[in-house]
Amino acid sequence: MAGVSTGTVDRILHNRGNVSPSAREAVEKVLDRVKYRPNVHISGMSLKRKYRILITTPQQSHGEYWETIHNGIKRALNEYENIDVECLIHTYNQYDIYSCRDTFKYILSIEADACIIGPTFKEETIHLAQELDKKNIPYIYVDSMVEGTSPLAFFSSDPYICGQLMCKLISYIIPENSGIGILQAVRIGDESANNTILRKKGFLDYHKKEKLHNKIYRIPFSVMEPQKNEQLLSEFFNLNSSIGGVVVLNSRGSVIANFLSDNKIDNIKLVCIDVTKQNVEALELGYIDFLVGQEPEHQGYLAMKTLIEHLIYRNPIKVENYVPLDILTKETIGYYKEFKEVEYI
Amino acid sequence: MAGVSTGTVDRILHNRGNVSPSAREAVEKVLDRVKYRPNVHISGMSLKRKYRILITTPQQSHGEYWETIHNGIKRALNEYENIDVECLIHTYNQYDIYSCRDTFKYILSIEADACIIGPTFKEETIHLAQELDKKNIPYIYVDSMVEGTSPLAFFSSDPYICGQLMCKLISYIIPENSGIGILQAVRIGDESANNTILRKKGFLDYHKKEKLHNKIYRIPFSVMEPQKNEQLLSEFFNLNSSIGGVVVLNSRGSVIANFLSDNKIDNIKLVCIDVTKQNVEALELGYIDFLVGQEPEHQGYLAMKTLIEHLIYRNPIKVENYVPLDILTKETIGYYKEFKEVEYI
DNA sequence: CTGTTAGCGCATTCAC
DNA sequence: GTGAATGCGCTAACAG
Repeated sequence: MAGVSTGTVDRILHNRGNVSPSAREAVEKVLDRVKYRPNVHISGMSLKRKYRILITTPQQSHGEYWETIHNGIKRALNEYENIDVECLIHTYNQYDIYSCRDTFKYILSIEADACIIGPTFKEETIHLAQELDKKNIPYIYVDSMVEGTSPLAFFSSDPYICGQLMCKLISYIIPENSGIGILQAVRIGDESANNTILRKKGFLDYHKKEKLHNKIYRIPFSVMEPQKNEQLLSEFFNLNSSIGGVVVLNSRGSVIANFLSDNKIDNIKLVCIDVTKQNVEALELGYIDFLVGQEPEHQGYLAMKTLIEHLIYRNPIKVENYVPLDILTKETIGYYKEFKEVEYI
Repeated sequence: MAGVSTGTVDRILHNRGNVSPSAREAVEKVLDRVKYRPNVHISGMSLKRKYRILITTPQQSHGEYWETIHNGIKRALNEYENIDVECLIHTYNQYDIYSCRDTFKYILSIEADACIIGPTFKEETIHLAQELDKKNIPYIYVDSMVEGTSPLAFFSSDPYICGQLMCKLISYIIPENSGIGILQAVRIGDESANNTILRKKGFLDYHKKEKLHNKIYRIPFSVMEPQKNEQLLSEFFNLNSSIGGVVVLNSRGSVIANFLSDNKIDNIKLVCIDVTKQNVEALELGYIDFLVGQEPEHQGYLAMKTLIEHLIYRNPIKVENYVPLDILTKETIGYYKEFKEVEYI
């Protein structure tokens, strides 16, 4: 249409240079006249280039948060089956800072076109990011943003709003004057779990802004020594009988749910986060009243999809990407689950 | 790999016959050994066949429910840009049964490969379905199922569960002994609005099952003569001062929200359905407390996607497809909206 | 700086 | 019944 050959058009489309201004102009005019949009799938078919993408996140265990993120990544890979991308997955133990350091060190020894990071330990992640910057390897975060680094993009829900929401939900369902217990386990030697901190801030700010009367109690809890929790929780609930509801700011809500059910406590409402297998069970059985979801599948899917399209077409990327927060109840969880399973396989 | 030519393989893949049993066997063996999966996009590229799909729904107005369904349909079409499908869209006035009859009659005069139906009037839809059956044109419903017909599939949320959910939500946020107003406008001469009826049933069943104490009032409302509503609502709320919350079972929740705000009534909670532009505004301003969403975009997308894949590969379809019910609040609606817009364009 | 050509996975056409 | 040839939109390698 512009009177030039396919080769020239291709050079223009991919900014490969060696094109005369006149040819370029003619082609570009036609291009936007016909609103040309390249077809990723067919383009991928004839693409010789291979991409190598590093993925590093906490270890995935069955039915848990990180597994779901990886499922989303796989779905995107599946959708772009024509593009030749090699994925190197290296996970670390999110409760062991040494494991994280080792994994990140190894990551840095590999040549790659891009990296998807699921952050946990803040300092380690910043260091990883800086080294990747030096090597000119772009990176994308899933689950949370790490301040002080410059990712291509991040995909997460908004933890501050999440905290506000959880406060709103618990305050809706408990008596006006009862106390609220909040559980926010922090890892040892872990400056991060940043999301949890921001959720707590959102929670407290909402509580203040709305002038709620509920007294707030911090629930003692140990991630490192789970066998102590039964004891800790018993003491806590015995001591504070005015507690009407509990908000769990990390994904371990089912631990509290199980404690309540084991001890036949049924006058305490529960608002939790993350659609893990165990939380879903507790929700279905009525021990959890509201479960907030962060769409981890979607996060993983979008991260990989965005990355692939960026690598191929170098199109600009929006840096901040907040996925919606889902509010789930006993009634709606069934369709939510079924749906994700059907669609995402 | 099976020692035959591409032509033969193609005949086997598409069941075109003219294949010797020996060749078929050899090929099929290889096929499942390598787990062969056809690539829809590339297949579409070389496909000469054109598909014609009829779409008939209530008229779409800006920011409303049906527009969103159509957006989802467009997104699927967009994703399958390689497949040559011609869409004929014929909408009808959902408040005018004659308009519906005319449109359906016209639909039946067209030859097509399939039809997507957004039902409103029950008898008319049943008649349409029967005629399509005679012509061997498969059809899919979006928004709701029409009993007594045999669609290829339907995509909707579960209206009964939706009603239960709305009852749960309103009862959470109002005082235990206050009354609940429910609004369920029924069209004149309209046996359907089936979803609304089922929602009401869900609502009442939940109310009974949970032994809730709130007295239930039916709010008078007219779809046909909206100018009367101001008056009707005034009388209603003056007469029934114990009302603590209102549930709107159709998408017109913003009408009540506007009434409450205009009349400076701020002690009545509101639970509504459908993420329309006006409902979103009312939610953001705090007049609506919970908004339930039916993922209409997703319904439309899945309907078209499923249909395309079925037409091309004749793969079996699941008939019942319930999309999740979304619970939205002032806090979460922002990301929900933004997200849908970003992703679906 | 430019045009030609082969080939990606697939469906179709036609001659054997 | 079968295989060879052509073309879909696109990229890459190469010859000018």
